[in-house]
Amino acid sequence: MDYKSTLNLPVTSFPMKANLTQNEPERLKKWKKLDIYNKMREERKGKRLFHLHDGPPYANGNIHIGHSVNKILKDIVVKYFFKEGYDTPYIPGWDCHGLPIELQAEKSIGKNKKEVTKLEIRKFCREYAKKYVKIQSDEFERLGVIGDWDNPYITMAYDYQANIVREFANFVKEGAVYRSKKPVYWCISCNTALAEAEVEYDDHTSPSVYVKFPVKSDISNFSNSLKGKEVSIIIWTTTPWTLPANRAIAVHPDYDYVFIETSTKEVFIIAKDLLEKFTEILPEKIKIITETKGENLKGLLCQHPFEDVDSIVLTADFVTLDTGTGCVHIAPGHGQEDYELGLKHNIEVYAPVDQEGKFHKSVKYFGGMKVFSANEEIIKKLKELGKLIASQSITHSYPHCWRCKEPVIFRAEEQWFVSMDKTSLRKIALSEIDKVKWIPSWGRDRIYNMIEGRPDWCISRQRSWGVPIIAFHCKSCDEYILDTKLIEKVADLFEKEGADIWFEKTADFFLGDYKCPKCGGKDFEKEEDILDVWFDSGVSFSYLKSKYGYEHPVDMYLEGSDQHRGWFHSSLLASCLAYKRAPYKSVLTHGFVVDAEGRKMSKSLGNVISPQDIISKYGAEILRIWVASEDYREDIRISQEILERLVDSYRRVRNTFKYMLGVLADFDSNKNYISYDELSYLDKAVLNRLYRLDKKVRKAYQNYEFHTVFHSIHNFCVKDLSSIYLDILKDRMYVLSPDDKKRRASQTVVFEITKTLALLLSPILSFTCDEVWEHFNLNNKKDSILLECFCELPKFFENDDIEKTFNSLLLVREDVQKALEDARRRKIIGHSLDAKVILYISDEIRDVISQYFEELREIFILSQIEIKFDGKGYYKGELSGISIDIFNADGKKCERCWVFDTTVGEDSSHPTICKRCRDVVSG
RNA sequence: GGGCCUAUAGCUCAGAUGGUUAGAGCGUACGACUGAUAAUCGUAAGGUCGGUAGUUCGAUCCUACCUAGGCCCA
Repeated sequence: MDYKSTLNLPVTSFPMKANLTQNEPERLKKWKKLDIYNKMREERKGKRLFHLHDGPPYANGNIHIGHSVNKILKDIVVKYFFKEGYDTPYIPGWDCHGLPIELQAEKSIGKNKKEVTKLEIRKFCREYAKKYVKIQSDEFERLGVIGDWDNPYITMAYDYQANIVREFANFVKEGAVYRSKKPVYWCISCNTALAEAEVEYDDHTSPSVYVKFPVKSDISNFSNSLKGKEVSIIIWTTTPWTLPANRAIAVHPDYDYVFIETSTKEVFIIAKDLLEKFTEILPEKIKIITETKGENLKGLLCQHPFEDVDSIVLTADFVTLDTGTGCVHIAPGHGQEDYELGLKHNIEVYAPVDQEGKFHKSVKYFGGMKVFSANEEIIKKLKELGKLIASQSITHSYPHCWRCKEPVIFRAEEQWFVSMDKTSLRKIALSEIDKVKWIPSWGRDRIYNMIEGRPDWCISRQRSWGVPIIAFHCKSCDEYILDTKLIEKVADLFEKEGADIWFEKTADFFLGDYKCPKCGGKDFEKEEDILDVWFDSGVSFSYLKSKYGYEHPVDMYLEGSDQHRGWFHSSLLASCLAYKRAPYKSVLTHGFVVDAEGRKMSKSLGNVISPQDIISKYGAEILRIWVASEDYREDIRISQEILERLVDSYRRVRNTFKYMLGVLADFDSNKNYISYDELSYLDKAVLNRLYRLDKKVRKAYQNYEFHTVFHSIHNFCVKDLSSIYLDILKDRMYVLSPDDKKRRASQTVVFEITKTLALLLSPILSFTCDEVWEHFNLNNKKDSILLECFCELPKFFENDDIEKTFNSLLLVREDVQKALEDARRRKIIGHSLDAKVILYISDEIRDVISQYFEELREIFILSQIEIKFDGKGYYKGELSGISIDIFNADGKKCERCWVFDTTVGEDSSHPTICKRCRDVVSG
């Protein structure tokens, strides 16, 4: 007789092989057909809201691995909150304006930039951004991210542009916007401002000059021998043309500075550590008079070498000792550090250079000259005036324009700023920071320090692809008009026509018969600068509020840790300025993706791994597991090995599901569910474990510790299920008659486990859990697992006594397994069912064992077991009070259940099976 | 150079107000099974907890410095 056919072996159509790369697109189609996002919203209509505000990625290029981390984390958070019963709208967004796209436009249009109108560029940019919004949208959806992909927010949408302008009006209303000079990179041959990204470094030969700045202040207190002598601070520079704009000299407060006397009785002040180098260029012998710390030089006034102004000595930490004299020439109009130092000390930002690089007429000696050719003239003049110590030539790395390859200059231009302090913006922002929950908590310190130390926000850019700053310039009195009513009027226009209209029409179109409030003039020109793109995305909260009904503040922003300087920062400022509060209640940050060695990904290192490759090789599910298994708060590593390990983990989880679904093939929870009281100790022990797992996992989700979620569940699958419970269960599952209560009891437990695990994992393994759900026999099932809630397990599943005894029992089991392995080595047995075990135990373990006594043979997966309280076995367990003897099992092996039993052969009509099987088979 | 952060087995993660042999899973090796089978089970080997110095009776956990790396500035 074929006894195998009389067994209840697991049956399921759930395939072992996932075939993710092919099946994922099918499942995405299913979700799309279900209109899953809107279904989810309907499902939770009227429930508590959880607003995760998507930070807009830049609509340029395909998505990379960092995007995947970000969007998958958001998706997990959103799906988790949904599972906890929240209504979870998720509106994806894109950032569309800005330099990178504009540069693409210039590159593609190809013509000389001067011949292309702003409107042409803007048209190209719009098309370009639109194209990548679509591409990225598809790529994000492919990751299994559920959101309102049909209604995203796009910063170049007309109504979004209008929103930007309205928020700008709010800034103006608050009185925070002002105009001031600030140095920017400037190409004097292209006649344009350059962004940092447009500057490339290349070798350039510059003059290198040492210049005297005679000290005017009384410094006799440093040394008596200084009396009556001409004392000069010596500066070194490679840009003599910036000397007319010199307004200060910087020294390092902690460095030592020496006063040296030359043979001509002149005294020079320079940094002590650079003295040796300096004396090499001096022909004459020198002697040191005295020395002092830079700190003590602070405040000294010097005479400008040829202008009729003073130059004040300041201290600055950026002064170094690698070249020069340790005394740095400061021209706030022509250098970044110079500018910032000047701001701190209220020094004029003077940049007497026009757009073509010519000195203003007003500049003494050099008016009208081009700056680079003026270098030579300036050196000549210095020499003539006796202010030059030495002049050499130096080849160094210098910024060049990437378009025309000419050297660029740093030049102060009028810019628009948002003040950090005039309206207490800094103060409000800092106090709001402490009301926000920063995850991880150090995010608070990071952004706090940034806000605390940052200069005013420069919001203007001399560019085409963006939203214009709505201001007008009165030609007759040079006044700049910022009028909130006018700005709001323009916003209304933008809402209908888009911001292009600003560039299509002249000022009078917007102004009508507006008169300059200062001089009554009627001749205006439009401001041509556009807003910093951080302004665009920074005001997204207000757009989401008005268009999608988002709360303000929203529940969460979730981005990479670079956004403390970026979006978190600009959003905080925008919200605090206009609404006096932070735009978010919590901010979660993740780290950056790095390779196996912890190095960042870069083309030059050749260690880039793309999400597209992972998806086509393994499937998006593996990418999702990867995101969930790593601790994203730090750098997130990825490598081929990591991916392969994850594929292994995935298989294990999948197989566990497959097996459980197979076990449940003939289980109907309506008819066959066994009540808790009727379960065996083993069954209860596993439900207790399940309950604890559920609690732990839910807690981990709550703390956004997804790696704990995944690791815990994986561990549960491997240990509690595969190697313990499911292995033990085989005997009763296969052998007993289908309706045997003991069998149904265990199926009940497997049913609870399958349901719980599928739901718990579904925010992460959405594809696979949905597939499990389809194969799972449950009443009132929703169309997709994504529409379900977490299930609440009954409290009585948790049982501390059982937890304790079961843990002890497992320790005994380990000892038995070690003994069996020892017997296996000695060729006494192969399978554990070949064995009969005599277990010698002490009294302390007696109580533990007694609870499980009925099931002990099965729990240890043996044919026979005997417990003895006296004597000692051959094998000594690690647990104290345990020893074990292993023998060949008594009787013969039952052909049906494979357990050795003395009853095999008793019945001549079934001579090869045991009594237990005989009873089942003959009904 | 500054702000913030990280460094525990080949991989991913645990861990302890500082206190006896630092844990798990994966992977690896060896073995078992062939009724979870491109599966499953068992056993075992892997770590001077990045380095140095200090505080302490005692440090992987605290402090300082160093090294390597990440993000943001300069």
